[in-house]
Amino acid sequence: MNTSTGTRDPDLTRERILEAAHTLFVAKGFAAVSMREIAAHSGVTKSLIHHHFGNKEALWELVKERAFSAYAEGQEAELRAADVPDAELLRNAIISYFAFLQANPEVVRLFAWTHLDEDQHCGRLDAELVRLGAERVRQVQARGQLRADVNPAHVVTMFVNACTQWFEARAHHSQWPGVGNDAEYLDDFLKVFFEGLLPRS
Amino acid sequence: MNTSTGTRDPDLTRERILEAAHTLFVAKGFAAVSMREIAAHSGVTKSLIHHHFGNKEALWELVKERAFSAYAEGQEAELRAADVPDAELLRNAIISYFAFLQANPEVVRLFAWTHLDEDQHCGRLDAELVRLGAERVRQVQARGQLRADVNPAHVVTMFVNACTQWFEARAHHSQWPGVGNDAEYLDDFLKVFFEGLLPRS
DNA sequence: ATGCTAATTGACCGGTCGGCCAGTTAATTA
DNA sequence: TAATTAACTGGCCGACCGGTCAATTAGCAT
Repeated sequence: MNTSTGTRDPDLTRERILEAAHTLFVAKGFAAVSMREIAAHSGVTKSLIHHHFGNKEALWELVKERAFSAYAEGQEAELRAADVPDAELLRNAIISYFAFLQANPEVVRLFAWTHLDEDQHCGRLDAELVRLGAERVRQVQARGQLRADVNPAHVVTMFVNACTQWFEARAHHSQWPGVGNDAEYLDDFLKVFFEGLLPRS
Repeated sequence: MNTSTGTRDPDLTRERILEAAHTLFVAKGFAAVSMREIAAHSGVTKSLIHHHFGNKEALWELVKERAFSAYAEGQEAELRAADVPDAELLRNAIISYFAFLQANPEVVRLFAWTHLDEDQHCGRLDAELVRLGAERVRQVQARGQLRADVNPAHVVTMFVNACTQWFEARAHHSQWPGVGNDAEYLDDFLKVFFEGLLPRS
């Protein structure tokens, strides 16, 4: 059953199970997915999943951990790549983050599931990410290119929230009158975020 | 079993079932709650729930619909109460909305569940709410008290997103380094939202 | 070739699921 | 008061749940 050659490949098997579990868990949530479903979706026996991963809960934790660390690694790499931060770099970072969520809707859903789980573990993974981002913001503030009377961690939290919720709540506000598409929303957000809602005299 | 007097009161029974279902669904999600659980929690037989509401899915839909329309009605009343909008009123509306979510965490969780359900129906309920809010913003823009080059519907969406995600993702960013409490976050958000992140020369 | 280990299978377990149904009991109506 | 209706109960159904286990099978070292 394993490969076309009929040979065994436990690593590939584990990978296939994890992939199927990831897809199903992200789509329907932990409680709504059965081990039989994951087994069928990955072309493997249910017993084999237990053999490799123990139980359903452990599999879900592993799926979350892998997805989160992949996300965190990717973002951290991008964050460290750009040096000498200024306001324009922050703008680009936001655009890049928005584009990432747009291209990876399963990450957005995973966020939502772990929020509802009140998962403590996954939150710790992006703490380092936020620390890094806030440090960059602080540098730009020190140069006088951003106002210094706002908490740098809040600056990061704000734009992360604005981007995340935009995609999480898409089912709702896609029906709201007057709300534009992704690009238009991002555009308006950047305007307001950097320049404010009040007119500049 | 019904009341202490032993008399029957189908309306009260329905109410008790709905209340128990609401509590459990909001806390654990549709799939993780069993009809037996709801029955036990509301002091009623499982069969009686089926008698009054048909099946589990219909009960969940009813719970969502009731909660959403209660939310929408309350918000709409508050929105219509205040007249002659200006920038200060928008600020107060945001503060009020933030306080509402802070005081009603079950509403926040309900939002999250319906987003993951990709529920189309509940999204329509707050469409009217957004239309109303955007109309107010447009009026303030027309008076020159808010910059006119941003979509009014986006203004509403932005602060709703900022507030909602703050509470939805609390489990995560409560562990983020440097992030303050509710009041501090709201304060910084209002600063940036109205005045922008760039220094005013 | 011969063990040894691990991957893999299918059958099976006790338990729970949502839903149904025949019956009983309490209010309402004629 | 008799008949009707609706609220309410307990028991049952087939399906499915997560998990276990003994038995096979394949790769690998000796």
